[in-house]
Amino acid sequence: MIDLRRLREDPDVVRASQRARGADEALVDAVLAADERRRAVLTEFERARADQKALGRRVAGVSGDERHGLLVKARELADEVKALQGEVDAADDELDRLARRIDNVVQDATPPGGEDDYVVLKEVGVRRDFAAEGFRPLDHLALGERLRAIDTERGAKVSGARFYFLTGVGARLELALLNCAMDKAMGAGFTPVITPTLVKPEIMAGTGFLGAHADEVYHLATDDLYLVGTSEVPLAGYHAREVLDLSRGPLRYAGWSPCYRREAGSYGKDTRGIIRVHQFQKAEMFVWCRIEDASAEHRRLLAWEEEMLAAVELPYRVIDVAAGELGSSAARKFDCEAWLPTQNRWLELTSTSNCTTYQARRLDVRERNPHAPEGGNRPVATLNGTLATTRWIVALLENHQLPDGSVRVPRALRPYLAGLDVLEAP
RNA sequence: GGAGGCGUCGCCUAGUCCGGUCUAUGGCGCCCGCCUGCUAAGCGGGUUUGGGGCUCAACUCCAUCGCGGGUUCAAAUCCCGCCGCCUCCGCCA
Repeated sequence: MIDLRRLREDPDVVRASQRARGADEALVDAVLAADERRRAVLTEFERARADQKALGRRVAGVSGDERHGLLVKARELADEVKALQGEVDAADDELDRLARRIDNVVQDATPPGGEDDYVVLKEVGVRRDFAAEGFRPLDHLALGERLRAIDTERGAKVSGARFYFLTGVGARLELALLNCAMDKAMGAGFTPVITPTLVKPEIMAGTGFLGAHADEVYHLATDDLYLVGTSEVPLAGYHAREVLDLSRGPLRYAGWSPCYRREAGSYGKDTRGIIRVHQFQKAEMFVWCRIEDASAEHRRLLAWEEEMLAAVELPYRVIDVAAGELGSSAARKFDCEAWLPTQNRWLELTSTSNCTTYQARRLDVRERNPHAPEGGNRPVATLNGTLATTRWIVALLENHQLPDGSVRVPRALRPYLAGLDVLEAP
């Protein structure tokens, strides 16, 4: 849902944003026209309704012939009101339908363009030179199978392609990673949350996941519930239709949940191993804050992600994602990508988005406007960022492998593995 | 799964049977003011939310009694559907 007031005041900014995203610019004018029409119809309706109420009060006070005459008039007025009501409803629906199609307005600094137009902000850590070390690195699945940690064959047998079992040290490693992430978040003041993973349509729509990427989402038709692709969804819905108190700073939550993705349209991509799967686990940061704090908070989320990557000793880079690749909710997005030695490429491990007021507006989450003490509420901003996921196991195994196929455990994870410092085949 | 009860403007509450000065009562809390060495008490006023008009103030208009339909000139009130909460019974973790 676009900010209509902002759109009325400054349609050019929205047009520019649509252009940067490669989205439909004409939609802006369609929304403005629908807005104007709704306003006109609403004024008409309100006038007729006021007349009707006044007449109703007169009817109540009289009897006999006078009452009879008034009733005839009242009946006519009622028909008019009913007709206008219908027009108002239609105009509302039209405006809503159009306004929801406009994506969030991108921040000025966002690079324009598509998938390849990202800007690399920095690169951190040292990529290992396996040639110099004198051995050929195995990929994560080969390592995982050797360690009896990852079983994609049985995953396919039980559930199909892109499913897997994590067993033994694989299961332990995932738990260690997520527990470590949750502890880090709690240390930073986040409230840990375990969320529902089935949500109502209105919540899914409110977070913007039923737009362009609707076919990425699992839907349970019998119950009309959606399986979430990230705990961002239930966490965003958590405060739906509430007025928040942000006077003592942002509300910060760390969600832990399974995530479900259909991966439609990615046939043949990342088919080996557990890089791209239908189900995985994720620890996710989610923040509610004031509009003017959102950009600074976005940088903080990025910093916490980087801390986590540093803790597990992975070489990574940070990219500023281009406008055309932003989700419909995001005004700005930074991804952290870890180095994947066997594929000689970068792999996305975290993603943090500043959604400004886009989600809050759709979910009706507000705060008392601190700049208008006389009253009035205003929408808040939402942000999210990844702390750890199952996919991190891919980067951990590959980057920390030893010549004999065992894997060194980064120091920060050892307390979560009962002190284990090397993962070895059983 | 079965039976019953409940849902009113922050919280509590009157109103619903029997439709119309309900343009929603009262209390608590909160805000402003008065009074007062200070505090408390007392007194007066304000206090749902969203949207519109206006000289952006006062004021005023529309919607809003869990949500959505219906009946009616008129719905918090009558009818239907849904949602949520509570109690009891049954079944099962």
